[in-house]
Amino acid sequence: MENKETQILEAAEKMVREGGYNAFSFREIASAVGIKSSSVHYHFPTKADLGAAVASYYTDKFIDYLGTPEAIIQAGKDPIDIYIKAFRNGLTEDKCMCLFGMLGAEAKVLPAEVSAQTKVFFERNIEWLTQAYTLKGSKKDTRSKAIQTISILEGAMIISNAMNDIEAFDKAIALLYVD
Amino acid sequence: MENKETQILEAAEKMVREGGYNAFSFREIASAVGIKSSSVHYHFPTKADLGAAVASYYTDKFIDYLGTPEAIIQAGKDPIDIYIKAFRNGLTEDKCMCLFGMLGAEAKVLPAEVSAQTKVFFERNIEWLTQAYTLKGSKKDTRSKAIQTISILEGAMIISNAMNDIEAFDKAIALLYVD
DNA sequence: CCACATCTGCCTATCAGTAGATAGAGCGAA
DNA sequence: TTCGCTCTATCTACTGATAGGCAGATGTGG
Repeated sequence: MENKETQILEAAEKMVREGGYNAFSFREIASAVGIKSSSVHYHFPTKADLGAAVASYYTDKFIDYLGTPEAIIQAGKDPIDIYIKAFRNGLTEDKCMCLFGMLGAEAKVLPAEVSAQTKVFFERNIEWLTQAYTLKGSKKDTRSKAIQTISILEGAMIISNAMNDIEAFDKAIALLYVD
Repeated sequence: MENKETQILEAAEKMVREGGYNAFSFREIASAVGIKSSSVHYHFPTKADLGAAVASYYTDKFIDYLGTPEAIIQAGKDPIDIYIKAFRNGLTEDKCMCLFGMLGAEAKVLPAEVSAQTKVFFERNIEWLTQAYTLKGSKKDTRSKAIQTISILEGAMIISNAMNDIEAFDKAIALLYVD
């Protein structure tokens, strides 16, 4: 089994993706991983620490899962398509929001460390997508295209989550396949 | 001054739009409108009641503000443009999320009445947009276009809120002006 | 190899603060 | 007097956080 620290991060990630930063407690996480809340504090002294750790854990995991745009193109695949599928996977497999769809919406009331990590996630994703569009041969405004892509994916997730209807996600992202 | 019930709804709306359903309390609302928390319970017995009331209050207010697509067209304006500007206004004037961008994300942990109202909001908005696209002369798949429009607007709001950058919103929605 | 010390990770117990919710009294207007 | 609205006072449950103890692993000097 993974170590406790990772278990804590995974449990927290799930809870935040379901209900946001205010929808998890040290006690819930503790009972989810089979320890006491004081032990969770041992690994992550404050809630803000844990929140920021979950955020950076998720960011790294997501970017690692994607791989680099170059590598994807070299493998003969379309990085934008891979990116879209990564989002769709999160929705269908974990059956909940992207962590940063949640945290982005809550940004105004998050501890500074957590909202800072939220910015980092989007900045890194925009960079990734910008590079992908550039490598695909888009001539101009690749950064705007990147922002549009991530916006529509996050928005599609919200609609689909709210309506409890995955079809809505697919209808929403159809725009990304028009060139 | 408005009556207390409306003041409560307005205060709750603001707090939910800033931090979500779990980020407001009866005490906070009470002190915002200058009464005691037990008096808030008098108007809205449970938190779920209040949440659902805020949701339906906001939905009505938003749809009323828009007017009907027919009326807009008859006034020589573009209903999609009006719709986009209504969203943008919410972001720039109130400086926070669309209420249902928040609630949609949190849907999984909301009381049943509240998540039901969340569905209603999106259903009504999709209907409005579908009608708008139909009236504008789109031949097919107007419902998908409607879902795409609302998705990109909600997504753009999240990005812009997370990055604390209104320009990101405008870049994200540029896609809606391409035909 | 042994004795002592330190470190790691968890525990129990407890804190002050806040959550949503309720009972019952007061008070002004109709 | 009754109704509408607000109050005080209180309840139980839960929040994040801290203090201090304890068992087992690890490490170090003799």
